[in-house]
Amino acid sequence: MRWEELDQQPCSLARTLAVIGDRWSLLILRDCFLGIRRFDQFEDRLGITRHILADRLKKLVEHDVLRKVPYQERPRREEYRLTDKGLELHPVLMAMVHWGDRHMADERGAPVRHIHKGCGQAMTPVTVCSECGEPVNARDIRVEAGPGWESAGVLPHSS
Amino acid sequence: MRWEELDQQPCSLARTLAVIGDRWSLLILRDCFLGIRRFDQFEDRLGITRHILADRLKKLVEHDVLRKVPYQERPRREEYRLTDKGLELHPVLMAMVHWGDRHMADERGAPVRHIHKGCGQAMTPVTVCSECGEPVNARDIRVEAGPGWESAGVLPHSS
DNA sequence: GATAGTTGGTTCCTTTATGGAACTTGTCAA
DNA sequence: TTGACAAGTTCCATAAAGGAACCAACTATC
Repeated sequence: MRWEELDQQPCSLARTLAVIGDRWSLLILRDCFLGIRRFDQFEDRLGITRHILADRLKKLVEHDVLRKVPYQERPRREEYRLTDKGLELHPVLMAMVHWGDRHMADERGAPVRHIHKGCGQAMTPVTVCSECGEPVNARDIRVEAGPGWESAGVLPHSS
Repeated sequence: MRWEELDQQPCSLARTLAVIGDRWSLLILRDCFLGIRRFDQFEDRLGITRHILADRLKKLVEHDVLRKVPYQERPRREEYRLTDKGLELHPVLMAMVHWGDRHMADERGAPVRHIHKGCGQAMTPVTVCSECGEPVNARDIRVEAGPGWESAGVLPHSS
C-alpha cells in the first residue's frame, strides 16, 4: 500500500493516518493546541525544516484541520488556526499524551498538567462508552462490520 | 530535531510518537487489536514490505508494546501479542477511529461498529475528566507545567 | 535611497527511509 | 530429493526528509 492510497481504505484509522499519520503533523497540532499560530514560531519550537513545515501546514489546511487567517495586510501575513475539525482531534492528542505520561515519562514525572476548567483539578482523560457512560478498555469492545464495510479484509475474530 | 531525539524531549506526546508515530506502527497495532498475530498475516493485510514489517515489529517489541510468544517448536515460530502497555493504546486508536468516522467517512458511513460488551450497544468513545466525570473538549482544558517540565520551551499561553 | 530586517516561503543538493524482489534457514511432507 | 511454509534478511532503486541558501514583499534605519 502506498501512502497516498491510505485514505481510500475502508478503515477510519487509515483515513485518519492519511491526515495526521506522519512524523510532524501531530507535533504541529500539539503546538496549535498550545496556541502557536505562525510559521516562524512553529519552526523555532519544532526544529523542523522550512519546506517540510510548509508542506505539512498546506496538507493540514487542505484537510480542513487548520485554516489560514490573515492578521495583517501590506505585507499580507497569515497565521494558522485550528478549525472545529481540528479541535476535535483533541481527544487523540490527550490519549497519546496520557499514554506517554504513564509509560514513557522519566523519573521527574509528567512534563505538563492538564487542568479541567470545569472542576479546577488536574485531570487525565478517561474514555467512556457514549451509551452507558462506563469506562471502556480494549477487552470491553467487540468489533463488527458497519455500514461502510466492504470486504477488503475479514475480521479475524471479535476480540 | 532528528527522529531518534524525539523520546528525549520533555513532552509525552513526542515520546509517544517515538514509539507509534510512523507510517506503519499504528496500522500494525490496529490489526493486533483485531486479533492478528503472525508475520505473514500482517504482511497480507497491510501490504507492507517484509523488512519494514520486521523492523516495526522489532521496534514495538523493544518498546514493550508487543511481545513475542512461541506457538510451536521445531521449527520455532513466534507470534506477536499486545502487552498490557500495548493494550493501553486502545484509547488512542479509538479516538483516531472515531475522528475518522466523523470526518473522513464516505457516504456509506463508518466501516466498523464498536459494541460495548458491558451494555451491548454500538458505542463511540467519549473523553471525560478523571476527577469530575464530565465530558471534556479542547477549550475546557488549561495546560500548566508539571513536575517533569524543563524549560526547553515556553508555554505561549494557557489555551 | 541604499541597506538591513521580518515573515513566509521555495530551490537545490545530500542523506535517510521505504518499496520490491530475490535469497536464507529450519523443518516437515510427498 | 524436491517442494512448501513461516519468518526473516539482503540488495538495489525510488521516495521522503534534512540542511543551507535564495526569493519576494514589504518596513524601518542610516
